[in-house]
Amino acid sequence: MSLRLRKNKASPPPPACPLTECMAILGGAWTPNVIWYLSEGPRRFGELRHDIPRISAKVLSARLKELEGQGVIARRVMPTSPPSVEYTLTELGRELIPAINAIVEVGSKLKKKR
Amino acid sequence: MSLRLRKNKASPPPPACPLTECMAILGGAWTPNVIWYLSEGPRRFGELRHDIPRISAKVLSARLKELEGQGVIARRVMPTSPPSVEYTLTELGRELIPAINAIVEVGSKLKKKR
DNA sequence: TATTGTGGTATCCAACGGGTTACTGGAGAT
DNA sequence: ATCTCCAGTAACCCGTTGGATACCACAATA
Repeated sequence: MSLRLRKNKASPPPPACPLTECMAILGGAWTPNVIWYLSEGPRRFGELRHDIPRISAKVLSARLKELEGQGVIARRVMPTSPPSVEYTLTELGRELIPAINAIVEVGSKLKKKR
Repeated sequence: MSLRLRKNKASPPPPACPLTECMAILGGAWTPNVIWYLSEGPRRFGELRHDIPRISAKVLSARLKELEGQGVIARRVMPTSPPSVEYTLTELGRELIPAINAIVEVGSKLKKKR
């Protein structure tokens, strides 16, 4: 009697995973937080810094540029003095919200059971 | 006329963000991929390596240990020779699937529009 | 006149994380 | 007798990332 395992031809790998693409967007540090805080409306650079106290200006700046480049957020300079800059989720960016919410929901569940 | 911007007391920051907790689970490299491939049924170490060709044994091993520690997956050694190990999503882990799916869906949308 | 607030940039640095390679042990297959 | 397969582990290397700090111009305010 062979104890060796079947070569498992019956379970082919699932279809290729599109997750890598998406995680390239959400992967950077603080990225989900930024999107989360923008999900309730436009927000300025300084406000975001205040929302996410432990983020550094450098990283926030980097994240915002990346997200802008990906079309997820829009940057608008206001003609004030000193100039202030407002960031908004684009329509594209707003499509991320359900995903973020799903993550949040699971997160709280996991937290409860721990 | 003051050009200075209001101190924006009208827009308090949104409630604290639970995302950090969740991203601690999904954050590691390849983690979403592992969960994704386990979402269709139990899978062995070598099969996962094959599913995710560019993952190294070291990282796969690390991810599986972490996820097991978080109660997201279960590890079962089969009494075969050579011994084979089967990984399964726990009930808790299965709760992650909607979130993963949401991410995948958004990912393909973003991909299309690029 | 000095200070504050704004939205950043430049520079340096330490740490973490992932990649690579080599290795294991024991039973089956050849 | 030797080779293969499985599921890892150990040791080392290296690049990226993020953190900390300092700094900028400019207008308004005190």
